[in-house]
Amino acid sequence: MKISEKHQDQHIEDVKNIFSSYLEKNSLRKTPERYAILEEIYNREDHFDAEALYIHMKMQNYRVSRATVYNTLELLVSCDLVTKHQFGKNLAQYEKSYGYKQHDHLICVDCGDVLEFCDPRIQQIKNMMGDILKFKVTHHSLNLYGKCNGACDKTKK
Amino acid sequence: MKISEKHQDQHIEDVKNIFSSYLEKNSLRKTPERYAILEEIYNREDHFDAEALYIHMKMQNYRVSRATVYNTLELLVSCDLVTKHQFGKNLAQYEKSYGYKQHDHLICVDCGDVLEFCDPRIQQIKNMMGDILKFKVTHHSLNLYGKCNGACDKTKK
DNA sequence: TTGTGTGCAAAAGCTTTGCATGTTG
DNA sequence: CAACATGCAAAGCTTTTGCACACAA
Repeated sequence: MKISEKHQDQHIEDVKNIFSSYLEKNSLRKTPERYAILEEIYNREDHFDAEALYIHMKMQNYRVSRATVYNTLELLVSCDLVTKHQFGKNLAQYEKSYGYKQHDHLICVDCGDVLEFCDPRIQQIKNMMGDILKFKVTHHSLNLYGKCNGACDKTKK
Repeated sequence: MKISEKHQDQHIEDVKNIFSSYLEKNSLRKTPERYAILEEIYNREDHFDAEALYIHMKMQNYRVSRATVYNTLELLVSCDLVTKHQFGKNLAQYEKSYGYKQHDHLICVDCGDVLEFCDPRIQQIKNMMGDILKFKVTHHSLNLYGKCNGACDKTKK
């Protein structure tokens, strides 16, 4: 086993432990479906939508329903293991978020490709606006939209 | 007539002229429905969704269909007279955008209230990230989510 | 054992589409 | 008058809900 795989294993164990604590603390049940969905998400790369996750689990012959997928995604968002996005379309996109540093997104309006970037100024804006407007800012969403000029990987619909 | 009303009138004339130019330039027809929807939007304050706009026009006994409302909203977004938002829900929100300075939004997750704010740093981030990632950034969406601690106007659903 | 979670299918909610009709250029 | 826009209703898509059954605690 390669070191990178050991890291991966440790990583997923951490995540499962966090999820277990969350479930216990909220008196929720530890069902195999919930852990299967968590594992499926952490085995995926990039962004995905609920239907894609559901289809992929079905294709592996895992017996799961859309209702459970949506329900579990909501739980995972609540305990910060998954982040939910709306990239301008009427379709929620999700991504795993444990162990990744905070980042925002740059979306190509032509091909739908999503790039990530970090900028410390966004944190400053959050703090300042929270103070000024008397809000307790818990999270944010910053999406930049533009054209990649053919630099994107592919041309999606 | 008060001066503020004159301003308002001038304002809506500007907006209609912009829309007319846009329609001409794109060989689109100047239908009464399109202008009625534009006027309705510029008479409204704050943010609204497509259904609310449709209902409000119906209540005034204006004969218009949802299809036309959606179609026209898209045209108005294309010529920058209207801005479309997704405040975390699966329901598009719109607002008039001519003559208003660029701003972003702070949304209360409890009551749904929306506040607006401006910060020049967001423009800097757009410019810098566009350069670094070789994107031509055309627009953006920055939403801060948090709790108003009862300072919001009302507690919406 | 008890009540929460699940699967399934139907329903709900927003948006788009097809088609016949009306109207702009 | 020809092409495009409209109204209406139906269809499409994503997400939620209701209900009977399964299973975690």
